[in-house]
Amino acid sequence: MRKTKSVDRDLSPEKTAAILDGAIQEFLVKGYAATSMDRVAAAAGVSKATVYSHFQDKEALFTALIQRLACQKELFNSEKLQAIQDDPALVLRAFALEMLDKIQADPHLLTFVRLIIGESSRFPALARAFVQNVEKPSIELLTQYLASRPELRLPDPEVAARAFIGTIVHYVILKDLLHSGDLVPMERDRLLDNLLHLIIRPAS
Amino acid sequence: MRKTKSVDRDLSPEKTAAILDGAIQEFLVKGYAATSMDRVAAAAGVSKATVYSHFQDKEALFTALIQRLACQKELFNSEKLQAIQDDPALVLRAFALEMLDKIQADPHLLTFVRLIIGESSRFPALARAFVQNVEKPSIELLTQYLASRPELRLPDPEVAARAFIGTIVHYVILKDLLHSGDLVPMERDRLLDNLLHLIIRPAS
DNA sequence: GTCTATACCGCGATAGAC
DNA sequence: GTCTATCGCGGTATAGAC
Repeated sequence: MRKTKSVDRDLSPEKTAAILDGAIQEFLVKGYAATSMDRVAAAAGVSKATVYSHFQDKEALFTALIQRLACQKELFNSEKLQAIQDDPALVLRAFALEMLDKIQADPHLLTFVRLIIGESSRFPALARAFVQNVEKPSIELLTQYLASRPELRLPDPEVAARAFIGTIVHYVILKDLLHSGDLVPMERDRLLDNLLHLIIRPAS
Repeated sequence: MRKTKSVDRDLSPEKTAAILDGAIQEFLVKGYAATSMDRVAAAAGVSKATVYSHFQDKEALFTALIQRLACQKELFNSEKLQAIQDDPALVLRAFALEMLDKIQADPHLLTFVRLIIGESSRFPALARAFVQNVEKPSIELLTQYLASRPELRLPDPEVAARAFIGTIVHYVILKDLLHSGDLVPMERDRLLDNLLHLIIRPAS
């Protein structure tokens, strides 16, 4: 009776990890509907029956996988913001560059976002987990920083934070997610420089 | 020899329209992989063989459908911006409200964007068509307007336009697309008011 | 606990009647 | 030009050996 309702108890944890690792590849590349449990099993190096002994069905496997990824993907570590507290321009630039670099460095990240958005109708709980673990901390972190700098004279730090993040996210969506950077060209540094000028304005 | 390579010539155009209409429902709701040609045929009220006589295969039907939708969905008509040229604050607010209203009014629009993003890996050409027909005109229209108002003293009108649009798009993505408005709450009017203050700043 | 083998269904695409 | 009927394949999920 010590068992929880989780299916994973009393099953080899290494197989569970192998299945999840295999499932990452398949689901991220193919999407939910186009991913077959046969290919997941093959990618994990186990039989299909083993997959079904660790996870109730395809939907449960997908949900467990996305929940795990949503917890792993954190766009920002608050340490960097604490490090250079002096110049807001440097902090904001570092904030944006870290975001852009994380996307460049982790090729899974874009695919993950694509999957979250694409399946957000059929799996709204996963979309919410993504916002809770990735978007919300980013917004709150930047909001708190901006609010801690009264010399910026921002009437609403949270709106400023959303504008800053929203601008960069929209830029990434057009350029990388939708593969259309050439259709609406914009240099990264030009965007960052002038975006900073919108937030950090000269004292009036 | 007057035939083009298009499959549609010499086939009843009304059936073609019926098939496309049926396909809209199925593809938008289920996504590409989970949509079956049987259901498309049923929704269109024709047989599956008829579908295949009008479109080469599933991929061709999907591509034709998305291309058509991408041309229909225009977020903005430039007339409204011309109408109230006086006060930039009114123009920008009208711009944002029209965008938000269009999303509220057309329930297909969000689903369409979800599909475009979700399939942007497997159908990059469709993602590019979406940017070309929907995003690009919006950015260019707002950029031109902002550039035509030198009294705003914007160092880079295009970056300002992207910040404005990006902020709103990001807001809609969190609230409506990802169903997470309650996780990161923000009143619409509060966002708009303070976003305007970032663009239209008091003369320094 | 993990495997092989299989049941059962629905998929995309086509052949042939009319 | 559109239909009905069907083919062949690959899907999810499970039963039973070990």
